[in-house]
Amino acid sequence: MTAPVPPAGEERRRDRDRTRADILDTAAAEFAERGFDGARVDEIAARTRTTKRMIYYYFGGKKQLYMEVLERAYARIRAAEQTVSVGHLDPLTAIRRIAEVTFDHHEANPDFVRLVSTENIHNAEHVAEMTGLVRVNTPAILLLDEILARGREQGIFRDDIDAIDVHMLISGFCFFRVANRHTFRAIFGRDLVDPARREHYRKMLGDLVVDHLTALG
Amino acid sequence: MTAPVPPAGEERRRDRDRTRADILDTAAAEFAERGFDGARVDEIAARTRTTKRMIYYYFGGKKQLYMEVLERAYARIRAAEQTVSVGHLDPLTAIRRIAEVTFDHHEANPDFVRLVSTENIHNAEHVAEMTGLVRVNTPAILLLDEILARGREQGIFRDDIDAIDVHMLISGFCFFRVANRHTFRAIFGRDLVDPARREHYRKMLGDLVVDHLTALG
DNA sequence: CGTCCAATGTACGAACTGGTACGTTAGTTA
DNA sequence: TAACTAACGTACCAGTTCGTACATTGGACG
Repeated sequence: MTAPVPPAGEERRRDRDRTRADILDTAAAEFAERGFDGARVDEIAARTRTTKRMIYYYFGGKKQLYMEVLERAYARIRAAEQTVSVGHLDPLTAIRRIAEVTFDHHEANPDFVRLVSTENIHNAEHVAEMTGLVRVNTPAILLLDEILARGREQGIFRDDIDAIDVHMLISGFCFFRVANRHTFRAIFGRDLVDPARREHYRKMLGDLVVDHLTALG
Repeated sequence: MTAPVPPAGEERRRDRDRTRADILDTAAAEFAERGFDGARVDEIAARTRTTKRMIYYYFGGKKQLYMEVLERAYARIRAAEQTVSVGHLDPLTAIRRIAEVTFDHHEANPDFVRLVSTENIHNAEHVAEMTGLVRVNTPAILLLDEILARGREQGIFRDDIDAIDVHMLISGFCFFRVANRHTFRAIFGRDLVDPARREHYRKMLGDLVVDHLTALG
């Protein structure tokens, strides 16, 4: 009746949750590193504490494993966003804050960016099946929408740009900087993710959004 | 001595250039569609007028074929940019024009965008080997640099943003809109490439760049 | 302390995939 | 027209890769 009590400090030899999490973590790294087609099930298994058999036992196959990895990655990024409260801030500061949070999250989670890139190469066919993602992502849009409405009421924001457009603008900037840093560096000789330039781009994004929203439509 | 004269209207049965071009075109589509690891040499060959043997005869292997495809894709996009002359335009109009050209090219060449996404998943390891790309791409930066300099002389442009930053901003917007349209649509229900919204985003990009450059640094 | 099942490990196979060995032909040139 | 070479086609191979059949074991529970 009582839950099996694993000795503190030691790990249970057979632990469903632990094995699943181990596989998911490893698979996330492998899929992010090599994309869906480049990733190897055997390689994921080898990097794991367990064996390939367990991948099929718990997830069913490569595709399902990939989908769970992707779903978890989205859930995490949106959960991080949820922790920010900007309701008490004035619209300008609030928008800036949201831009900064998005900026920081992309920088801190390049694997997420790579997974999304991979998913787009596959025309988002897996994301399309994940109905829950829409619900998980709408809060971000609703929040932006509320801030934009307040700004427009105060007469400081233009009205020909909606919340989804602002989200696209912010995400696009952050995403490109991380996703395309390799080709950009190879071609233009500039590392967009160089820590020395981090503040410059963080400020640039905030300015960009504010300058545009407050300009005359 | 004279060049072999193919009968007008008919094609030579054996034609080095034609076969190479056929393979390159087909491979570009396949690599763009499925990425490097997802693309299949057999599939490329099957879509071609010729056979797999010719791929190895002319290109040596899958990787070299991919590199030639990528190099040609870059060469084409930059060549298109070269045709635009903005030297006679005032800085504001010139910047807008460049943004529009970039916007149009990304929209017209989604395969290029997909190839670059794929290349970034591979950490630009192939692009890094293609030394010629730097030379091909620098004119775009030089042009921007000249426009920015004129704008600053006239006192209408801020001076804390350089040509590479502006290029990143413009490319990022255009690239994200095309590259991430699938996940974006699945999650936010908006097709960023919907023709009905084309003018909106084209104008938004121009405004964005101008608003930011002309704002007080 | 015996039973039973979730959890795990080993070994293997069928299909795929990049690449090649070998033979053939079109077209040029002496 | 005979020889020669670039261009091409067929058949095949060796290594890889996803997935599974089968055997085993830890531990919960009566």
